[in-house]
Amino acid sequence: MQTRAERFAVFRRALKEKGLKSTAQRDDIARAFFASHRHMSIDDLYREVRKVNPRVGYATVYRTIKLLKECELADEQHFADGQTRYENADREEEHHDHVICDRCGRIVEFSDDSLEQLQEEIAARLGFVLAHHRLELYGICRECREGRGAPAPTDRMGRVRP
Amino acid sequence: MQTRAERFAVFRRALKEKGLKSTAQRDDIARAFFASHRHMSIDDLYREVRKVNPRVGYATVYRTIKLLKECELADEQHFADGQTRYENADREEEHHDHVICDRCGRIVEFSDDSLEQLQEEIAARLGFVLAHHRLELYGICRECREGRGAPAPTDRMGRVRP
DNA sequence: GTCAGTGCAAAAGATTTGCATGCGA
DNA sequence: TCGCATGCAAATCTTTTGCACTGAC
Repeated sequence: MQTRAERFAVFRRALKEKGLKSTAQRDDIARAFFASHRHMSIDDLYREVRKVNPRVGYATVYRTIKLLKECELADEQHFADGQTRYENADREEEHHDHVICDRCGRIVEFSDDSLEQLQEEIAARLGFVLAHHRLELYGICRECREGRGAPAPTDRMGRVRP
Repeated sequence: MQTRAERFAVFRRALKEKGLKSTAQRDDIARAFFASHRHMSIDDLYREVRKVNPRVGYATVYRTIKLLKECELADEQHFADGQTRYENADREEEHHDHVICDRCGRIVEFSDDSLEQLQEEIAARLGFVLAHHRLELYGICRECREGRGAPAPTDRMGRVRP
């Protein structure tokens, strides 16, 4: 498990290797991203960064998250609601998948070796060599079933925000 | 396996039940959708329908695909490239998942009972009652590995179109 | 000093919506 | 006839881009 500081160092090093510059904006955005809860939308990240540095533009957030993706420090996720979200990637950490509550939007991560293995087998049977995959399970979480689920936070479109 | 005619009948019936009208546009869009190869984008569908009925607007395609989703005749898919696509849903047909070739964009469908069962177990362990799920495997298909893969068709954005 | 990086605004792409008109029941 | 459905255009949202200016190296 990488620490925030380690990730930040990876980012700085990657910039240097690519001949790109370190700037206050990039640093602030990367730091906000590394410090974040998982599964942030661009808008979440923009708001977080603005708290620290109100001089950051929306475009720079997009440009920087693209850099973070290239450095494999951010993973882009397209969940069923169509919203694009990003999460901290960690090369040392095991791959994981998501279970998402249809009612409250809660996202729980899990990983399961026999599942991974089964997927490899299925792909091989179809003639594919697997590079990566995405699995999302959708259902109702225990809290919601028992009627004590917190009301789901929604964005201006009324969509659930995890 | 439902035939096109059966799906069309389901659609007609659903409209009637909801107190909605059958119109030439809705019929043409539904027919084009049912007749289609799988995984159409809105734009694909729009172009198909225009071949038959050039008097159909983009908005109506969006409005009608939304109806088809409500009738569970269309499934919305958000693949990793971010493009929204729709496929024919069939309640009588087994649920299936996708393997997607990273190189040529080919999409192969499969279904596997032990996989489904394993997912149920994992979800239950986490306190979820599963409603549905999405699994996409990404890798390189045999044809591409052996260097005889067809060049992938791409849209105006340069994205692979399955 | 140079040139990549930035903010802003504008553009571009995807989807939705308001409204006057059309047409199915 | 009465409303729902439609086409169009305009509005919204998301993401990208052009450009003049700023700041890292």
